[in-house]
Amino acid sequence: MTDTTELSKAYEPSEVEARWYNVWLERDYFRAEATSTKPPFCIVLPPPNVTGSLHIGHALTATIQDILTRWKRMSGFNALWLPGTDHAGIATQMVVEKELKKSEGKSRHDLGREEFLKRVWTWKGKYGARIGEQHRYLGASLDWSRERFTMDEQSSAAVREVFVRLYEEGLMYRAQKLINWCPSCRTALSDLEVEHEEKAGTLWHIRYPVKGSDRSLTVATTRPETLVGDTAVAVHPDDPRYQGLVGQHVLLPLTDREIPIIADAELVNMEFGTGVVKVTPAHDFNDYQTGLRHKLPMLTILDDAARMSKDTGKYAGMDRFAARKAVLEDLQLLGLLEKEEPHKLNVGTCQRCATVVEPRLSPQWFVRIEPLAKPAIEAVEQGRTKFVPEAWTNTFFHWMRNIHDWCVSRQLWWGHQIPAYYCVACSPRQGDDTDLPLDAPTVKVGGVDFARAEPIVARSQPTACPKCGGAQFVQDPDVLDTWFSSGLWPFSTLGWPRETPELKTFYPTSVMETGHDIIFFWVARMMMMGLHFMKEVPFRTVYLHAMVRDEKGEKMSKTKGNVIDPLDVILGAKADALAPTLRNKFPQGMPAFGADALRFTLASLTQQGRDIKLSMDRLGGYKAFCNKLWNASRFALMNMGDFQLDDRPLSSRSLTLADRWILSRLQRATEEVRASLEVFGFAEAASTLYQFLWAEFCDWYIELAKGSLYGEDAAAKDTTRAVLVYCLDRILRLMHPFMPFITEEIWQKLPMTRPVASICIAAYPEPDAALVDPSAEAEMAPVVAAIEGLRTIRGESNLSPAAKVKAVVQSPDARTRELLERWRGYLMPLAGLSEVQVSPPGTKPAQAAAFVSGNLEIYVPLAGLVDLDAERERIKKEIARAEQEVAGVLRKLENPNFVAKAPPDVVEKDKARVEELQARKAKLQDHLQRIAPEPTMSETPASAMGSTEPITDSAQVKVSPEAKPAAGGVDLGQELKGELEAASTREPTAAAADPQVQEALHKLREGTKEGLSAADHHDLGVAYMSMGLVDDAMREFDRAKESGDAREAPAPKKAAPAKKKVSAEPKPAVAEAPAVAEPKRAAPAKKAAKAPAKKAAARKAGKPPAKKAAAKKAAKAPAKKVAAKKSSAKAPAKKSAAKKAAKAPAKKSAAKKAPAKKSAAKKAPAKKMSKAPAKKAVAKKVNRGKSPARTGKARR
RNA sequence: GGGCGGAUAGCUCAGCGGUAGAGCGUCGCCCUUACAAGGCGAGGGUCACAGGUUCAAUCCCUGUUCCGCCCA
Repeated sequence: MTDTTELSKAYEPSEVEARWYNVWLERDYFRAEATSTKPPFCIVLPPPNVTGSLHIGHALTATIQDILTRWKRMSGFNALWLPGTDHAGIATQMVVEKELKKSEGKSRHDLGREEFLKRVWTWKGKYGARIGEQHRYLGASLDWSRERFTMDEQSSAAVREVFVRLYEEGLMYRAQKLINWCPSCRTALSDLEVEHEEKAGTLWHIRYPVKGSDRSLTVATTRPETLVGDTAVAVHPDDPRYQGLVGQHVLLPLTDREIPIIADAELVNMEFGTGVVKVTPAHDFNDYQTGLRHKLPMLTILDDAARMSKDTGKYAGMDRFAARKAVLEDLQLLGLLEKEEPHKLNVGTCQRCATVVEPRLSPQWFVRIEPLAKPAIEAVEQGRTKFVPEAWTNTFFHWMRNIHDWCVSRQLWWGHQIPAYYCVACSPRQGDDTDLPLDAPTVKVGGVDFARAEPIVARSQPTACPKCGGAQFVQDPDVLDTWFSSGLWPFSTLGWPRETPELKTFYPTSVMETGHDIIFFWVARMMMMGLHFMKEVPFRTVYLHAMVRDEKGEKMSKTKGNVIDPLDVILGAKADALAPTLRNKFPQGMPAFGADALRFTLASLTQQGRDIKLSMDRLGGYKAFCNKLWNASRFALMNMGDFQLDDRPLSSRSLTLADRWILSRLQRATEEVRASLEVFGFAEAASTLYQFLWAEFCDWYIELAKGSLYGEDAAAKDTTRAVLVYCLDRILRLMHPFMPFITEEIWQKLPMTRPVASICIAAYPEPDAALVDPSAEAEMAPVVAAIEGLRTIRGESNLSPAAKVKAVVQSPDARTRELLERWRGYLMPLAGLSEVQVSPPGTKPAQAAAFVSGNLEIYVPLAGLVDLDAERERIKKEIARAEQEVAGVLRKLENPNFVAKAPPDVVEKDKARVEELQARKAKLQDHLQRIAPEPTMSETPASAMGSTEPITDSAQVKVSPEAKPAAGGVDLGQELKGELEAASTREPTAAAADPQVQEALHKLREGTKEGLSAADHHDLGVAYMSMGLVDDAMREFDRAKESGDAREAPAPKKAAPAKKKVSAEPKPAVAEAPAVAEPKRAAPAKKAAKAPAKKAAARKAGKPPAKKAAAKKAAKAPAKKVAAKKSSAKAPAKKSAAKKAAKAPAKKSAAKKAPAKKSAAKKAPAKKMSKAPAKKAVAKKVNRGKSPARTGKARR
């Protein structure tokens, strides 16, 4: 296809995304085969509420599942992602009822069951397609030919079959038990559908007179209105207060009943309240159990709407809360209300409508759960199903091991009606004396008393009553819990109970992917049902994703106004259509980010074990990423000419270094992405892709490719084109599962032959070992390092990119020089050079900016271009950083334990690091001196900062190294002093001048202190002290003494302030810093000298110097910039400030300041590059990190 | 009351024994003919607190404090 039509300049997601989905559908790419030679891969979509609309959580679900499905499909699997929707019993019924009320002012009872259900089906027909459409916007590659609904005929058949079989097996039973009841929804709820929350309530103390005695028992209760339903009061059998009362009776206030006093150790907590508990078995779960234990009568005093029943006398018909008030008033009048006190209590509320749930005694259907739970537990124990993240395994176990029988009947109309039938002829009838209200849904049907009638459970309505032969039946009016049918989803959707090829091919499914909030509701139940009916787990892996919250971590909800609608994100939205918090963020309306950006964002934020805070900023960043991909492709296509990629292997072309390098990097990226996907590492995979495309492919390869593309060499041009197309093809395929639309759009335009018509079914890239090219990656390193060095110089000198400069690059390494020479064609355009001279170290340009790293020295003559003062400042900073780091590393090396116990390679690395840093520092100092301003000052300005002589020509130095720094600058280097080498080369100070000290330091640098004499230790102590390293110094003095050197420890050199001063004036050094009596006081941090710090230091250091921690801390604070900044910024009196100042651990600050980049540099360039996670900036950093040459680069 | 997460740069998040990272935001220089949704450079961190283990702790252990969730 030479149809390389130009791409528009900016990526327009809406335009591109609108086009592809239908094409894919038409070509049936998402259709899975019932049987196939390919390995199966199957995910069933957690069915969303059929009349709902997708929220951002669904978008996450869809994104993850689509990534998995597309990836597997591209990897040669027979991939089935099966869509469906859920009838969502209560939710849907409520929505339709509400609508009915609104539009016609009618209740469902006005319509009757049949008519109402018709309305619900109409509603479903009207809105049921919405979910599907929304999934299409997201690009979800669902097999729509297999779409299912939990109430379609097949699913209903499965539900009936399961119900009947469970009944036949004795696992389904009907019983009158205390269940959770929502008085508003007027239905039973399962334990899971009740949400518990702590509320402020009241504990009332009520006196119950003891019969035949003056005595009374005071019960403490939070629910006085249920008093009229009490059938006992209970005390603890061991409670001395109530000995002898058990077996007697109390007179139940407000009634004429007498109820027994019972002893129950389980119910009663002696410590709580008065130790006397009223027992209302029909209205409290604990009391219910107590009632069973003691065979107490169970009086129901509330109806299905939680109104007081007919038997409650004057309270009859009152709402439970009104009744509470009335009862309390009456008790008050009788003088039986002793007191009330505030009390926190847990209240159960209806998950759906938030009404306070009422325990209610009623006939319901239950699933005997234990026999089902056991195999599910075992399956997970045996690893037949695995949870990802693994942490959910225990949650699963805990719940499964404490599970109760599942109440599955609901007093609703919308749902699977229970396949139980009652003979009209012989079933007991509802009497007139029922206490149930007339409009109770369970009562009205046929007049049969379902509470007492005997059910006939059957797959279809029976023809004759086995008892009386009657032929008229009514079906149980109740419907099943919605989760009952969802529990069958993994096999009911595949055709069960029929034995279908689908079932054979795809069961067990591969992955169950869903939010962790429904692990019990759904996952656990699918496990139980699947194992029971299919004899095998329903899925091999359960991947549970986190909840999506808003940017602030708040749950999204309409009332909070922070809901983010995925379609708004994809398509954009006018401001007035947005939720309030979003409107604030996008006053002009939300731009269309596109599905690809949304998907990539969600994938990138998906982290195990943490909620997702959806950041609009990151969303914007990933939209930019789409644009980047678009424009990189656009660039390539614009430069293709008539080129068409053929089948020749790339290696048959003469590849340039850049070609070999990017091809190698691509293989590694490919490998990493694949590895991440294998372990559900979506964020990691996304990061690798982001990184590779932006930081490596765009920032380096495309830039390097311009040389040949814009050149005259036709063959070279075509080679570059081939590599560009090859890379893009693979990048696009790697990315396709994440960003299906944009990848398809671009892929179609690549000038190459496509083995298949769509990227959807193209092969997922595999790494090509032949293209992995470590030597190319190594060769690129110095080139990259040099370019970056030059860019640093340019950037810090504020040189316009237009200004071409001349550069001198020196390296002692012949190979490096050769590479730079050979690839100067890369160097010059990318670094903006007019000329470059590569040579071994030698004469340096005079007025130049410098960049120094491990084996590279780069100079850019700046005279006339910029103010050299700035360059000097910069170099000083670099030196200071090097010094800081060296101090830190040396401290480590100086510890014999470290040297002895740490792995040799670690020690070696540190030693090498010290050498390198010192060499670097020397070069920088050398350079600094070279660009010194005309010697207007009497002191040598050149060495101002670092205070050390340039190593290279230290012999000739005649000036005091303690010379003052550039005007006004804080002499960091000097302050630091935590640098032994500096001490050793410094102009004689009290300590450092001593040859013995020199010797000791020398040994130190060698990484060992073995053989140090007592005097050595002492000298070392002096040296440390002169540098402000008090704790180190004190330790050395201690050692000296231990070894017999009787000399007293000298006072520490005056701390910080002195230093600062030193730096401000050309003072001949450090030596005579006034002694301070207590070493610990001398917190070296310059700020520490200030009042607050002092205080802190004193506090900390108040202990003997031997105290390791204190001493160490104080000593460490090598007057870091940080310390200074921090403490000065804070109120002096502030404790924290003091603390900080006192601490300012050299370690930390050193680490911080030091070569952040270095670490990167150290690593193999390849590695670094491949790793760096996120974005474009990434690119920048990454590059940096990778270049080995960069190793020595100053930390910035 | 029990359990599980989390606490790292201004914000959203990686990392998790050996020199602290990204994106966005910030600052500086650039409209360099793929991309200003961009390029180059820079600044920014007591890795919640306190102990402990270790040669070495952001990382492992213990405790504390906050935040979130689940279960009872």
